[in-house]
Amino acid sequence: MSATVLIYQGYDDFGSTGAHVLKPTQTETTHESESHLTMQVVNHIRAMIEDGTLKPGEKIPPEREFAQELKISRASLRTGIGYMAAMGIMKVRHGVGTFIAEGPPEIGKSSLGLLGALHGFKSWQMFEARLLLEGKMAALAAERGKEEHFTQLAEEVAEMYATVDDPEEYLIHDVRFHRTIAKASGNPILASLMETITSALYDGRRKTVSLTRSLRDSADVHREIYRAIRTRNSTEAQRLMERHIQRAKDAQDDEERTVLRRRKATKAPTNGKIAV
Amino acid sequence: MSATVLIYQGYDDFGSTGAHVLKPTQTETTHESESHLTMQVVNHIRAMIEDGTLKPGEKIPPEREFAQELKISRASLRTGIGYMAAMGIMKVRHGVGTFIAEGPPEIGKSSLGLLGALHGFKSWQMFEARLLLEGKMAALAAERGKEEHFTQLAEEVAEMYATVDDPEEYLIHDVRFHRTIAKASGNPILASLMETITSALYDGRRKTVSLTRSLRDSADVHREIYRAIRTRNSTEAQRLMERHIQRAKDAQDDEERTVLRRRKATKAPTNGKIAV
DNA sequence: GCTTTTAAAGTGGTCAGACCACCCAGTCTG
DNA sequence: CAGACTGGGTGGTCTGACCACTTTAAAAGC
Repeated sequence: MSATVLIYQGYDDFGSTGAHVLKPTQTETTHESESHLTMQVVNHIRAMIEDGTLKPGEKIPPEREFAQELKISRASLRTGIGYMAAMGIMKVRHGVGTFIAEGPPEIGKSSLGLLGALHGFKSWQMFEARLLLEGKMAALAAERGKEEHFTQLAEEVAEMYATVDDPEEYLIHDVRFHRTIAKASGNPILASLMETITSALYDGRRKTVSLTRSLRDSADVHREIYRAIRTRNSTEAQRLMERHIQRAKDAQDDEERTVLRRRKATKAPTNGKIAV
Repeated sequence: MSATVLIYQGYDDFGSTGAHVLKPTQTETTHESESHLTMQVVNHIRAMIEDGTLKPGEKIPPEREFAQELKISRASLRTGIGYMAAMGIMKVRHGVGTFIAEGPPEIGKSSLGLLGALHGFKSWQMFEARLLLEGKMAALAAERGKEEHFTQLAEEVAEMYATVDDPEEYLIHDVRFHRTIAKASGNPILASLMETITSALYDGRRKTVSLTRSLRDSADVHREIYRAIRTRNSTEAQRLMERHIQRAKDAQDDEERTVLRRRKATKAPTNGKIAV
């Protein structure tokens, strides 16, 4: 918060007399609940990642082997793995293996959705957060973006124009466009936060895809954003991005109102699905 | 992203012949890996939260009972609980019980720390994110803050002045001050994101507490921020907050440089601890 | 009677080993 | 050669026992 330093009474040294062997109770982290063995697993894997033994996308040993190697039961190992999987650090694929996650890091996966249920997150709050994050990232991308990023952005814009008649396909490039900006911003943390929010936003079956009609307009907007970034006009990039998201929000609000109205009128629950 | 609507081919209907009741496999979420039963537990608890059966801070039934109730093994139940604990939704206390988390929601606990190890997050990136988030929240607090928030902010500032000689105690009020602003911003999502970042920042044993000398200055800064918010001067609040965090960053950078220099000079590893 | 000690009950943590479910690849069949 | 089949590897779940931590209440000591 302010100036500096001080320990945080870690779990590090115990007495520091020097010769106190490698007691069983070492490898701690943030601790906070979560039992001993779970953390042992987490830290072990963390260490393997940090020293390069394990890289994103790679597979960890089979549970039975790994458990034996760590001298713990398979059950405990699984607890630890589950912990990391919950945080999105690892991906478990039944019948295949367990892997270190790769791709855009997402903080806590559905975490936000659950937390939302607890603390009553509103849709507008998510948009407010997105507006802030993506706006800033657009500006940063304009300042720090590299040629390669510009190239990819241009490509995605082109693809968007090419798929204005295929909403499903269009969406893919839309998402990629935003992710590329995130990458170009040079701050993976902001990118992670964005990823977390957007995934929560589209959580639960309903995905925002676009009335076919407006896809061309949408592509135009993205093109403008691209140009601002390309010409390193950060304030303009931010302004356009913020406007873009604001409109997306308005569009969703409209949609929701429409659905509500229709539902109220026909009394057909629509089963939670909305035809495209 | 753009305009609207479309299903997200949920796991919902199987055949959609129409009369397919409320099959057991409804309540889905983001899915993505994580086995069937785990999600069953998660969704069950989620449902209990949403319909008010369970509120923050409350205790869930003992594992043995709860497992029987859900008709699954205790092991599976524990997997689900572990999952939610990893996301910070639940707190497990050995020998006591399992509870729904309360207090400032934090997205993925040490999640960021782990992700950082994977994607190489840098300290400056965290500060950049904080700068953005806290700056915006300060502005929002100025616009939306309520009398009660102002009162508490004033209180914390007073406490800060009162504890300029006790860094440990001071820090508590410092943190509370920032949390109060987050609350006053009226956007719990931004607050969560901030909580996540700051906790990752202070993660690993090292906690930023302040050279005793500068605590008074720090308190002054907080007082100014408080005044800006109190007078609903949002741009000023944001400016001050950003400057405040920028300085905190500079201070930490200095500190790190000092430590490095000292370490190189004396070759004393300092054990990872830094005296206050 | 009051404090201290001890015991027991309640709850999560770990373990072991068996068996189920899924994915994939290599093999057999037509 | 395409398709069905089968086996091995891997994660998913179950059972039931036992360990460790907390809290509370009874028992012992003063």
